[in-house]
Amino acid sequence: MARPVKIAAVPLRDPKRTRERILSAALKEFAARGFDGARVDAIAHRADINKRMLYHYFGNKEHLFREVLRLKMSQRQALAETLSGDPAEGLAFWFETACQDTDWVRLLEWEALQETGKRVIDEKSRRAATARGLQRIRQRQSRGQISAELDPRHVMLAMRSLTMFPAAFPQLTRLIMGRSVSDPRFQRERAAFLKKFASAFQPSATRNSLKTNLPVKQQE
Amino acid sequence: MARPVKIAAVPLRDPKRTRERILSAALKEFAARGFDGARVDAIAHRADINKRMLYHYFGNKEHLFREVLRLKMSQRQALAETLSGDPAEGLAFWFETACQDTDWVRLLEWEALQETGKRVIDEKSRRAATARGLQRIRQRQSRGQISAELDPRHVMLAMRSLTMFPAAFPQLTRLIMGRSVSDPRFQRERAAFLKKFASAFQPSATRNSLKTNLPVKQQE
DNA sequence: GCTCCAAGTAACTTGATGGTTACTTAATAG
DNA sequence: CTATTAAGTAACCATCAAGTTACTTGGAGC
Repeated sequence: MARPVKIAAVPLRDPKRTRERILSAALKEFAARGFDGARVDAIAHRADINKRMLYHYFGNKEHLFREVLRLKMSQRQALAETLSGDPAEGLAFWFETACQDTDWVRLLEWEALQETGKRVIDEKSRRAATARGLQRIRQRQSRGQISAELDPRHVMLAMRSLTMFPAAFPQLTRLIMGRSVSDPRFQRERAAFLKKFASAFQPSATRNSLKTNLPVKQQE
Repeated sequence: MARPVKIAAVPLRDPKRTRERILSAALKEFAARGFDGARVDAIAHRADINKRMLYHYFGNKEHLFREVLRLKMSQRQALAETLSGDPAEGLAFWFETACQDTDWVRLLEWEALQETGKRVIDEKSRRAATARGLQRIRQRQSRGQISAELDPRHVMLAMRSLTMFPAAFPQLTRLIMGRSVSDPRFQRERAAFLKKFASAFQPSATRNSLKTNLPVKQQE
């Protein structure tokens, strides 16, 4: 009672929270339906706010979309920075992350389809993040974890391809594997495959010696 | 003059041609904007026909979309059957094909984003085509071109990933490579990388011996 | 030639959707 | 306590796009 508490028990108005509600609802809606497919009314409904507030906070649909992208970007970049380690673990890890965070993969996919060849949202910071990623690959090359013969950019592109593709093309994955991408059995199997397959990035000298899990039982 | 030619110099009505015009226009529009983004008016305009005809031939937008998908499917399947050879060439070939036929990649991408987890369009024949593809991989395994240790399904998924990803995510490719996917220099470079990288699929015995192009100058 | 139907046209309807207007009300600073 | 302004609401509007209506016309078969 003595403290000058500013916040009422349950404040009727909470701009910060409202903003967040809108963003989170918009993320889901945009990830699910893309920019054109997303309905402003649906976002408002999901967020349980009046549609007018959406325009109050974000101006229009496009601005909201950019804000959603920007937010997700920064979250993912933060995640990316924390990770290190050898490609064998890294491949499996990023694959699992992609399977978990399908919203992210789908946003990138929508972005890809909107692509005009011009600058992309948040281009500057994404360039920087990519550069840091390439630098980490070079480090691993100098440590002998990744073959120095390979162009780091191509290595990165190959890794992204291998980790994101199943989440990005669930229907093709299902046709090929006979299992849904979300099926844990598929995810385990695939993670195991990627760990094996990661040896492709290793220098030829260390390649076979590191394959502790496979006793080269090639026959028949 | 003597011949009972049925076709006038330029027949004013040509149902077959009209149908084809609509389909080809629809392919472009759907590939460019997706189902929701595509405008029936735009398709009609591209095809230079009256919008009403589109409904005459295809019933509605969704049916038209299915027809477009079905057509492209069968064309691609025909192409897929013709190809054989070792993975080194195959990877590069399919990568180049994906870069050329971006409409195809984009259609698959739109399909992926619409995906409900249920049956996909033309599922039956696509299953069959996939099965044939897997069979070809097993053949190559028995010939020693692909490691017999690897699960054919995972091999196929990895190959699809590596070949389709750049065309599917041009913006990420540009961020990583610093070049547009359509840039011939990128395509050449990438094809070369994939040829090298294809050794990852080969049995460990033959792996290094086949790398004729790289004298293993690993240093610094 | 004439008949009939598929092929074709122009103009319209209907519903959805992004965005706005005009208003009310909670919270905060002075 | 009160003035001010940000937060919030309900109802509305303009536009656009899918799909229709109601009509005309070319041409193959008789």
